[in-house]
Amino acid sequence: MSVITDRSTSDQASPELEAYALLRQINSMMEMYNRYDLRSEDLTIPQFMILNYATAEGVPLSEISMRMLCDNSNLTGIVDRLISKGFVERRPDPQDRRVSLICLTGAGADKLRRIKPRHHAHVRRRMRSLSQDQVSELRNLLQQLFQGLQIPAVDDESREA
Amino acid sequence: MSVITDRSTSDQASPELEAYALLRQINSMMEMYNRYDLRSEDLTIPQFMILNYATAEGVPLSEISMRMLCDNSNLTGIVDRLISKGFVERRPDPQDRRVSLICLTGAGADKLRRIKPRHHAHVRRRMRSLSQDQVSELRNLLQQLFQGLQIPAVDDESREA
DNA sequence: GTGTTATAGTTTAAATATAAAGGAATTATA
DNA sequence: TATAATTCCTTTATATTTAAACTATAACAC
Repeated sequence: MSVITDRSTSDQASPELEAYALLRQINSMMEMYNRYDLRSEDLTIPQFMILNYATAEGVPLSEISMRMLCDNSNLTGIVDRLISKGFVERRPDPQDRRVSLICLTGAGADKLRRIKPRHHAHVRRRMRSLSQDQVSELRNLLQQLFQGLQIPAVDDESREA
Repeated sequence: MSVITDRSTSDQASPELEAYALLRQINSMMEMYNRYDLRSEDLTIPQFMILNYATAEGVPLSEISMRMLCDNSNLTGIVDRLISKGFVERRPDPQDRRVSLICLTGAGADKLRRIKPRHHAHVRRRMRSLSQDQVSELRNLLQQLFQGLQIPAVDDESREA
């Protein structure tokens, strides 16, 4: 292998790296659009996500953080801001006094009812460059990739260290 | 359409939304792994990204921020930290005195040489749940989606407001 | 029961991201 | 050339993220 092709080998050019680079870029662009959409509603992306996971009956904070793939400590401040805006409440769980339940208020439910359908329509519209079949195919591939990521594949680690 | 299916319609369940949710989750997982990998090298993800874009001759900060799909103001502090670690330098552009060139130092190049191949190997390994053909297919779909996102599709906006 | 361990949530400090404003230098235009 | 508009970068304030330490509660072992 020549010196010239060597560079491109170590640098980029594998389908895996290209796919991953694209995935990151798409995620960035979608976040930019989402942020812009939510801005007029005075909500940030993580605030909107918590609203989506909260229910009137209340959901444990750690359940939300698990679904959002983040740490509990992230959510404390975000929930504080949502409380100050009147969209959620904190209630202690009578079953387990360590747990605090995040409860969607009436105002929060109203807000969500207004924003969510539009958000979903936006997401669908922004993927219109793919046909229905292509979207399904993409979903299937991402599903498979996601499942494969669940098990960190501890083997082969030594081969590369 | 019944009330019961109505909920799932407005809530989730379209291939587009499922695909986007998976894309976000995959991105999160990959970031977690990348962060963990870089931790032992005392680098954060954005620091590593800047190192990858910097060259010995120097690259304008705004060129890096454009490629990273972020604002210039993000990079000021990150570059400061990379400078204090000795991996890059700021040099004024003689052609345009507004521009500050981000230059990779010898130490930065060494660091990169050591980390980058391993990082790429990790990314490839983490996508092993897909076959070579599937990876290529995924890359093509993401490529098409990414290109479609470039043009924000201003039309049809009114139809959903 | 007592000690150990695990879990739920918060707090803190450091790093990053966003939005807005500002300073310096360049470019466009009259 | 004088002025306006633009570009490049930094600074500021606020929000978020990460990692680590900490409190309170629960579960478990003996």
